[in-house]
Amino acid sequence: MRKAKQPDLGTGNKQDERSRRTSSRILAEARRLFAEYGFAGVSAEQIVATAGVTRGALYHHFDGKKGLFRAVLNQVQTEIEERVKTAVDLVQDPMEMLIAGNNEFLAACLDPGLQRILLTEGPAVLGWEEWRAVDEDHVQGKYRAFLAELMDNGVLRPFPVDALAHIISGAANEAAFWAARAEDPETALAQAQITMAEMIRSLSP
Amino acid sequence: MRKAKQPDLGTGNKQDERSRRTSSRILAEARRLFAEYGFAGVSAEQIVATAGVTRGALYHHFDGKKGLFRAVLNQVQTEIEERVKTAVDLVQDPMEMLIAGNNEFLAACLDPGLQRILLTEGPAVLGWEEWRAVDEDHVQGKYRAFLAELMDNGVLRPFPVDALAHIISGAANEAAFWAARAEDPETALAQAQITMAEMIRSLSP
DNA sequence: TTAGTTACATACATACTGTATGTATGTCAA
DNA sequence: TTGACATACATACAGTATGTATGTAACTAA
Repeated sequence: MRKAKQPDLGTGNKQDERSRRTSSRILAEARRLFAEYGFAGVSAEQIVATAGVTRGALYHHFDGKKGLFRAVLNQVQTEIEERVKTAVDLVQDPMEMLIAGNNEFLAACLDPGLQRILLTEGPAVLGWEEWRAVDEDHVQGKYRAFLAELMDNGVLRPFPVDALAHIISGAANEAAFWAARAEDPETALAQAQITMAEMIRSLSP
Repeated sequence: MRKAKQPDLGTGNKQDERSRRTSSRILAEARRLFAEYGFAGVSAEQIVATAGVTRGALYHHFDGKKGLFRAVLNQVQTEIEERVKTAVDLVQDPMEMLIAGNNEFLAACLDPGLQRILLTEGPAVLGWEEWRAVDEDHVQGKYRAFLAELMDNGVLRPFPVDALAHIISGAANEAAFWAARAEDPETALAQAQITMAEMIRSLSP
């Protein structure tokens, strides 16, 4: 596994260039294959083969197959984090920010591959605790803080903030699963968004 | 795998007796070990060894390791179904039935082992679709029908019933995860129950 | 009593993971 | 510029897992 003393970024270094290309190609193929076949459904060999290298490269850059999955999950989470952040920043009203963020999350999770990596395989491969910890670093942490703020400001009635945060995010996760499998995902998505929005609004004082 | 023409139940038959004992011991050990280590964390060999047989018996009675997991999941689901049913039958008011069922489900899922099998491993091992199908047969199906009835009777405002069913059950699933890991699971459970109850009540017209 | 079935055990082929080791290439200081 | 060291992989190997094919003893039914 890579354990460089220097961050090895940005330098025109020839080895670093090669490193980044190789590891990002492995990461990209892993994401594709995990999304389609799941963690247990692809072998490390398949991943590196499509990336044009051998398993030696995988073990050099990542902490085994599981470490590779972790990296993929982090990439997915980062993308979602940015999408949600962008959507939230477009509105001003606090309650509407909550709803906009939720809507965007649901829309992002309509992609079955992303959904599988993030919601289905994630908890099983890493264990719920570690999965939640990753989520906490990306969206859940800020989300919880925002909920607390809204309660302080009287935008939401007082609730146990941890409980409420998990309840809402769990609702969104499952709604995303359902919508993605529905006959008409776009319509289902809209229904999920509207229903959740109404539920969230009904939490105001 | 067992494919008896006759249901092979109840008869004082000596072979059936042996069969049932063996398969139920395998099932019991599988449940214990899956609950503690997860599907990928135990080998079929470990399971049958603690059950005092060999893998031959497993493949005779179940459709491989995955089939064994399916059987375990069905057992767990059946137990939950009964618990929820019992709790719901204790109350009369429709809205309170909904809440009592939800409360009981949350309480049942406080057990980390049950939770792991049902909520973490289930979707990953069987895939979300098959997992949902199993759930549908046990609780989700009746739950959805009940929700629809409540809407017809004006106990709940009109919502897209599929969306709402998934939203609520997803919320409950994640709330159960959280409560089970909380410093004080009993307190967390109570908070989850109260919060969800308030959310559900706020869906009335 | 014997023919057939059931309930397993055993043996084997295959696949996957992780680790240890080899090697070519790149880097850097004297 | 050269030689020592580091990096980025590839290769080889050992251990473990799964599924399947086949063997066998016990049981059942005609």
